[in-house]
Amino acid sequence: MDGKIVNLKSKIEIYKAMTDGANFADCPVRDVMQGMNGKWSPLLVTALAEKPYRFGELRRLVPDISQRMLTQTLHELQRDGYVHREVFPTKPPSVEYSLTDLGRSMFVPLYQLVQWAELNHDAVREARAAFDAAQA
Amino acid sequence: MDGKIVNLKSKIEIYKAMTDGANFADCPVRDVMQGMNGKWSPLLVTALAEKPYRFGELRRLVPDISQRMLTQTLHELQRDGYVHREVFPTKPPSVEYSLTDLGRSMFVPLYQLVQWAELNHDAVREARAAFDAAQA
DNA sequence: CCGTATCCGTCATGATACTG
DNA sequence: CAGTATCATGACGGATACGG
Repeated sequence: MDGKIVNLKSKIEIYKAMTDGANFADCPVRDVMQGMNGKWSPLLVTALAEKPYRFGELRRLVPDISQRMLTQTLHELQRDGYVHREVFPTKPPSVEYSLTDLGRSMFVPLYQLVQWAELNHDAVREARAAFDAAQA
Repeated sequence: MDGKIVNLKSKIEIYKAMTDGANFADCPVRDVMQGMNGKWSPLLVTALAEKPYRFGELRRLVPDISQRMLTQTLHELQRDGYVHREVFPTKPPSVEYSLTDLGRSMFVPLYQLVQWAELNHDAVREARAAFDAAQA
């Protein structure tokens, strides 16, 4: 299915990484994962990976996001250090959003996952159809 | 920050992949992405990437998941074709969950993302602290 | 143009109790 | 052991209106 093999040791290591922390509940890895997990975050990061965009441009680029969620998601991405926000004192003011180095770094594995989804969404949809058919 | 470079053309291509579909709202790529995006899905897939587990074993392995969410998340992962569920007719019955080929394939890029989170969660937490400090 | 504030409905999640 | 059913709640997300 895929040529790459992840050896057993790595798998155990990475599972442990998702369960470390003061207590199980606040594992830093899962905490950080949540920040790139929202409904709009992956899409906006992917858009900004191409080039910087202004607020209104993003709004037009992603027509089915509400202004509220665009503001909020960009704010969260900025807080996590993935996105840089720069205000230009024009009249009326314009605001440009761009990926930081950290954001570009995070986009590398995110990109891999999106690419997997693009290549395999047919298989997933078929699996869903088969599963739903078996229920009936 | 990271040696790997994703060229511009690929970025544009992959953004388009996230916006294709009959209409913008039901893009198959984002649809599939949602299925691996939940609060518990990445953790369970990572656990099962190590080896198959029974229901009760997963429950003990992930102490802060409720029985309801464990059932539901495994059900969704099974429906999407990532997880295989096998019932053994013992008394009382035992049920084993394991990754399918599709699930193992999906774990490859997921693993990359988790690994990134492990390596960079300090940077993210520092970014959050700096952002929150700047607010005050 | 770029937000913020408010209201409100829906969905995700958890606690608890019960079953084959 | 491996679930299902039911209920409660808080987070998420959209629509609308207003402000700098």
